[in-house]
Amino acid sequence: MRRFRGESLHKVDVKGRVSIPAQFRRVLEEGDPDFKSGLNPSCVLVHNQKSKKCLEGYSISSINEVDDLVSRLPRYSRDREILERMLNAQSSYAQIDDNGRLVLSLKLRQRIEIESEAIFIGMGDKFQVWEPNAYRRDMEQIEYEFNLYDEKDNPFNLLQSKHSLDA
Amino acid sequence: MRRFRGESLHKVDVKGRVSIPAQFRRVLEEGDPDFKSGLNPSCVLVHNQKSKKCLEGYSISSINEVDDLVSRLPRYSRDREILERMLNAQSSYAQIDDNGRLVLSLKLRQRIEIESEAIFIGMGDKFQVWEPNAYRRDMEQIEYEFNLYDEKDNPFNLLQSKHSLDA
DNA sequence: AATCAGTTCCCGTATGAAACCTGCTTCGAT
DNA sequence: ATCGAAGCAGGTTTCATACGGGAACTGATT
Repeated sequence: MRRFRGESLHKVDVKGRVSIPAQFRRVLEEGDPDFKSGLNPSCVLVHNQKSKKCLEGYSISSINEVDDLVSRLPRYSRDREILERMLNAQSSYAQIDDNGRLVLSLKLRQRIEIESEAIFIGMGDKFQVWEPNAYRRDMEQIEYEFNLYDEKDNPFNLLQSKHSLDA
Repeated sequence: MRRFRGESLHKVDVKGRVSIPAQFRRVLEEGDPDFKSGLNPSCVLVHNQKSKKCLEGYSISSINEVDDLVSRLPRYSRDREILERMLNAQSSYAQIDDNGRLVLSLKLRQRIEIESEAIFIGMGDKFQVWEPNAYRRDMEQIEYEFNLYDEKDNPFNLLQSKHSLDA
């Protein structure tokens, strides 16, 4: 399965329409079971927490994986209620139009404080949408945090295959 | 199967009529085995506990799943009696009219203290109906609770595929 | 039979979103 | 450097939906 990769800057017009990076479309098409050549794929936009100033976009197959995990929790449990609120209530389907664009509603634009530009960030099985300056700041924060780790205790060290863990 | 997603605010008129979000109708149609194009799907409204100031709406297939789970409990057991009371007694069928609206009876409106507006909340396989301010308060509570979790003990950590749990 | 409350059906209308169309820019191949 | 295709962006039109008003129907009561 193809993955979302790279960063890409696009204009947002007065109606909130914005082009999805062309490479991302290919990933969305692959991940939409209902997609047929000639039609347009859809995706799901999640705007989790107010504190997080970005949207997260999922392909259909990718959000289904998440939903299936939630469905395994007991119905009516508090954990499940919280997750449904975070993932289902705070989200929406988005149809991609014939020109490869999606519409960010006014509400969504205000949420992430976007005016006339948006930057798309590939994150593997999902992508993020940021206001460009907010993204730059977030990336600086990430780099700062990363540099605080020492050699021994570093996220990269979590990248051990199961094989090498057993050894 | 499509899922209920997003939040949507609608007017409630003096007769108690309120539009169901257009996207929710598609989910109800998919979930109603008796639905045929041109007709209107129905749904089930549950008003569980007095303390919970919202209604929960299910598609037919979705409420069937819940009923099946209840049916697995021993007949005449106390647990089953309680659940039947919660889920069956405190609920009603609701027909959607030609304009995609349903009627909230006066009793239901009083129960959730709705006056002239209602907000619909997608919760995956069901949806909720709240008085808008009550919902805002509930959502603040959810976010507050969510922020109390630390990094290690967080509902999102329950979303691990079986594979990685085994490792 | 007459009244009344509650409900369903059938409209008209306004708003906002989706579809359509059309240029401009970028990029890759020749 | 030139050409063609694809990506991007913008404006206009069309249509679906939300929402309210009013007429017709129900059936319960006196």
